[in-house]
Amino acid sequence: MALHDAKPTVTDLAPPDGIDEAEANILDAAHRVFLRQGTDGARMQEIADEAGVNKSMLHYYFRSKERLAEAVFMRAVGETFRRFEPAMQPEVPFRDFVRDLVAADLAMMDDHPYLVGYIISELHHHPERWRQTIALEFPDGRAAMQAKLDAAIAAGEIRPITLLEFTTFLVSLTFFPTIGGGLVRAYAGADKEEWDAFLARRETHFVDLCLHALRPAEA
Amino acid sequence: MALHDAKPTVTDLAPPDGIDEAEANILDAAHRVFLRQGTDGARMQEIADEAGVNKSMLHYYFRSKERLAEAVFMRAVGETFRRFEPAMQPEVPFRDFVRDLVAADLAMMDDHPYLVGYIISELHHHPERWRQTIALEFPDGRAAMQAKLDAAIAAGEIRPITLLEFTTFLVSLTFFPTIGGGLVRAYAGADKEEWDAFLARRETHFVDLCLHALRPAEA
DNA sequence: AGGTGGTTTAACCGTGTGGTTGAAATGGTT
DNA sequence: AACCATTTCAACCACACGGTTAAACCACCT
Repeated sequence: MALHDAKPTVTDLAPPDGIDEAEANILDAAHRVFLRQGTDGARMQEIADEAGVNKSMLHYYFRSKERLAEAVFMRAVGETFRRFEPAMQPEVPFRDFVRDLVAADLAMMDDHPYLVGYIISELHHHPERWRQTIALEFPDGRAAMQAKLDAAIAAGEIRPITLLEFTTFLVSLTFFPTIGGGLVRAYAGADKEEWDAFLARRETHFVDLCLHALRPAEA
Repeated sequence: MALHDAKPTVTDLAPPDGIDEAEANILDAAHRVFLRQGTDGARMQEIADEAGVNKSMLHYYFRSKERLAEAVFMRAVGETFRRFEPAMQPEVPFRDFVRDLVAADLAMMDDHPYLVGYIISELHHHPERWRQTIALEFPDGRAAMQAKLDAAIAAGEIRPITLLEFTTFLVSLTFFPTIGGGLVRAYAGADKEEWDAFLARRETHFVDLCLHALRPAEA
């Protein structure tokens, strides 16, 4: 098994044995190189080297650079979104929901600092991919998110806010500092010490800012 | 005049007459292509076509693709930062300061939707460029920003916050929705109508969120 | 007119690129 | 062993890429 088609999801759910470890190995290598160099900057030879195989293997398993790039993109998105699922459970209180969401984001960015930048950059050049991928990997995200929001608003925990506004707010505060951190850092002229202090505090700080911004007017 | 060196700032301040309009023309074309395709994705031939000149002209004026890319980057950063200056004037009250900053950001992104994405992407691969450029184009940004912040805190308008935290907060909320807007939009499953409404409201909404998040505890 | 120097061009070059090919291994099945 | 599909690989290809070159163009000056 393993000719360029079918393949239900990106990360094949537990292939029989060690089978297709070659394909997974290539995908891993491609993932690293594409994220590091960007899709255009990446070279097939470099991916092959990183995977420790002949360049022909890449074409054997993925047919073309474009398809390989697509596979990597889907996997990256999947990896990203899977981190949010736990926080989405209905029984989690809103405060914790926010805290978990932020924590998940920040943890992911510590693990894979290039991921979001890569996704956004890809998004820029292949807008159609995103809709497909998100529909496939995260079909009921909107409903879960909306439910949590409605509950919190009804309980008076936060003031009314659109799902779009809320999502944008949260995602901006957590995603941006990682991809644009260097930008802000230089802009504010922060030295290493100041920056490290900021990084260390950012989780509690973000949650605090978020809850402050959302708290009902009467408080 | 016009051999590959000197050239005090990026956008030469009013060259004598129509002189060096060729260089400016090339830079314009390069700007468009680089922002559209990304530095790696851009082709020298395409830039030449867009500028309506022979490919050799690019090398004649800018020597290499790398130098051309550098020139475009500096110009893009300069263009970005020049928008913030008016809001920085000391006499502007804090509320208006925030409003103006947000408004400037959003206006710029309407004019040049790819700009920030491009800058961040470049930043990713050439971290050193940014420090240089910012020191050159925006040397006293930190001081001005800090002064405004200190004044607002002293006046009790906002609760204490680090310059780094404040900058990150503001920049995240304004920059991110443009570069990651498509991401959030699909994530929240917003249709065109919902999205347009969000875009229309975002300026007042951002300012509101920002001031809410920063307002002193006693309120 | 003829020279001068900045500017513009077509033709060319070496190299690196994504992609192909055909054959050699590999391993399971009979 | 013989057979067959799958996997691996070295060698190769066409071409697009960034960059170079040498000649032509064109004001402008004397």
